Amino acid sequence: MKDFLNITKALADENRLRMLMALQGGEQCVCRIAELMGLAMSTVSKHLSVLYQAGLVNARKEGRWMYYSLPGKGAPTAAREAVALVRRSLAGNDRIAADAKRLKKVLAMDLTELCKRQCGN
Amino acid sequence: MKDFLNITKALADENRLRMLMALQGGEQCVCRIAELMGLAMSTVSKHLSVLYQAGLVNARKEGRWMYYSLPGKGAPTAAREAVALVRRSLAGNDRIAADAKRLKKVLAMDLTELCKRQCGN
DNA sequence: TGCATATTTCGTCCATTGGCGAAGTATAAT
DNA sequence: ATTATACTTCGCCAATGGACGAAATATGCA
Repeated sequence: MKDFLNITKALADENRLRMLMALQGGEQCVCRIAELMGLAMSTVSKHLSVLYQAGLVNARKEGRWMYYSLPGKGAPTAAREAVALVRRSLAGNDRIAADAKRLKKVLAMDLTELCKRQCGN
Repeated sequence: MKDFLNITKALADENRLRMLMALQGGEQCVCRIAELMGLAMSTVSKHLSVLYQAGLVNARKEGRWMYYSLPGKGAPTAAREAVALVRRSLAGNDRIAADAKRLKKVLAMDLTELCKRQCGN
C-alpha cells in the first residue's frame, strides 16, 4: 500500500508528470530539466527525488552530473505499469508536445554554459 | 493533462484508495463507507466527490441514499485503466483484505440503524 | 405541511507540499 | 590545494489538502 501510494503521490503533480514525459527523450541531467521547466534547480532536484523514491525514474551519476531516466525492464511491475499509464494518458497532450519541442532546443544548448546560467541564478 | 492530473490526485490518498477497493464489493452508500472507514460522513462524502470528479466512480441517487460504484464499460479509458491499475497494485494488500472482511460485517448491519448512528455522531 | 434523515456544503484547524534561495556536498579542473 | 560547478539539503513562506462539526439541501414519511 505504502509503495503504491508513493507512486500515486509522485504522479499527483503536473511538473513531475511533465518531467516523466520529458524523460521519454532519453536520460537527462538536472540542469537541462530545470531549463526545460523554468524551475529552480533545487525544486527540480526535489521533484526528481520524489520520482526516484517512488521507483519511477532511475538515477545515474557521471562525474558532476546526475542523469535521470525512465525505469528499465528490471524495475518493479507497479512502477513500470504506472509510467506506461502516464505515457498512454498524456501521449497527445499539447503541453507535453510543446515540452518535447522545447527539449530539442535545450538539448542543442551547450551543457556547461546552460548549467553555469542555472547555478548563477 | 488536467483530466489525468485529476485522476492521479484522486488516487494520491490512502483513504480514497481504500474506498475504491471497497467498491469492488459492489455499490455502496455513504453511510456504509463511513462506517467501514471510521471517518466522518462529511469526510467520506468529500472523498467520494473527488473520486467522482475524476471519473473514478459512478454515482446513483435512490431516494435519500447515494450509491457509489466503480465505473462501467461506458467510462472513459483513462479512468478505467487507472482503476484497473489500482486493483492490480493493491490486490494482495493486507489492509485492503481487512477492509473487505470488515465490509461484510458492515453489510450485515441494518442500514437505517447504521445511518442513524452516523448522523447522530 | 411538517418532521426525520441521508448527503452535501461550509468554515475552521492543522499537516503536508511546492516553490525559492542559501548553505552544504561531491567531483573535476587548474 | 584551491577553485569552479553540478547537485542536494535546509529553512522559510504561501498554497493546498484532509479532518471534523455545524449548517444547508434534498427526499421520504406521517
